[in-house]
Amino acid sequence: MNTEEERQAGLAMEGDEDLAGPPTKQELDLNQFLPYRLNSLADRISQALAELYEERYQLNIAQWRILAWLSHCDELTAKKICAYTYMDKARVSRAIQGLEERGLISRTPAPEDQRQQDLHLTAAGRKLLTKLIPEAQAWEAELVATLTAGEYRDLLNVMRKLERQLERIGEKG
Amino acid sequence: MNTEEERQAGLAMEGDEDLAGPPTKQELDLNQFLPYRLNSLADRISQALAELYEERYQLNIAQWRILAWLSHCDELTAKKICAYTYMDKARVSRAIQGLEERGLISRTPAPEDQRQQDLHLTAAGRKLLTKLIPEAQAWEAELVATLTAGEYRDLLNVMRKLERQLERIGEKG
DNA sequence: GCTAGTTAATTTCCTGTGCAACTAATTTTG
DNA sequence: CAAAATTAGTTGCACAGGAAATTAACTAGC
Repeated sequence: MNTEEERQAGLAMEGDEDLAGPPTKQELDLNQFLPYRLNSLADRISQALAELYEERYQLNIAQWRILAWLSHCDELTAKKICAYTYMDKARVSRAIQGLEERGLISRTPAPEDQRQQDLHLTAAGRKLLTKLIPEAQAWEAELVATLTAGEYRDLLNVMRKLERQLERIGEKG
Repeated sequence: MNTEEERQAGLAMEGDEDLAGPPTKQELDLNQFLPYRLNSLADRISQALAELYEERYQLNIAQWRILAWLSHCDELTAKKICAYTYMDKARVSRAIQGLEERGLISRTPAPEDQRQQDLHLTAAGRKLLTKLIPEAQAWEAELVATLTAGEYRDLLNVMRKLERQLERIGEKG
């Protein structure tokens, strides 16, 4: 009922006029502005997917990311997770806390350095991922269903380029 | 000093082995998982750019988006902004409040419907954008500097596809 | 071996934002 | 035309998350 209007409003304006090239006047078409478009799209994807693990598994995004990394690496510390995911360490700390309380991961002080703690999936955590991961992959598959294999590959490549460039910019500015 | 380690940690693991195709085992490589990669990239871009207008113009993202839309459309209501940007109406409401207090926009009750209010840039708002927009565009230009024209165009096309698919998924699930 | 500095992780404080309840204006229905 | 339903925008509340202070474990310098 309420979706109708918003649906078409989404990208309705800005039909086709001045298709390419950034405007030079003192106006900015956000729909042609990559940072905005990218963020808007990513937010919507992230939020839609978040419902999958929020509603059905009571996991927030940070927790889900940590679980996914653990499924992949099997031994991590909070520090490493911060570095890999670019998440704030406070956020990571709280996510870990929640996961441990629910018995999905275990943490034991690292033998070589008592400050850090080794993180591991528990049996329960592994079991949960056994259900969750295929669902997430199915959801992704549906999302990219309209892309050709080439488009998908190119997309990842371009994203990698942007990531690298982002670091280059960060070094200077 | 501190960047060194994190820099290379970013995508260091997962070098080249099993380059393509999603894994079928019970593990998930987040670096191959589009929703994660996209969100991570978009977040970093957004946050980096946010500093541009936070530090130098005291604008948060919501405010900046509204200004940009106003530079483009010149007459809007909060409702429309919500529809265009997918932002929550409370967020939009507060952003508008801040912009008005700073004299960057004006709002007048719409003659045909007293509930809604027409939003306009003030002279001050327009002046601020005169400085800000070129900076934002320059920043974007630097970000995409390593992309070819074709890659840039394809990227936007693929994003449009994803947006449309996202709506299709949303209708069902 | 003790002091100063560093580092991993936690905690505190505070801001921004989503949700839901609300207000006020408008439209619809009977 | 009055009552009910809808709609634009605001506000209260709770919570997530970032910055900075804090704690605890380690390292370096003397």
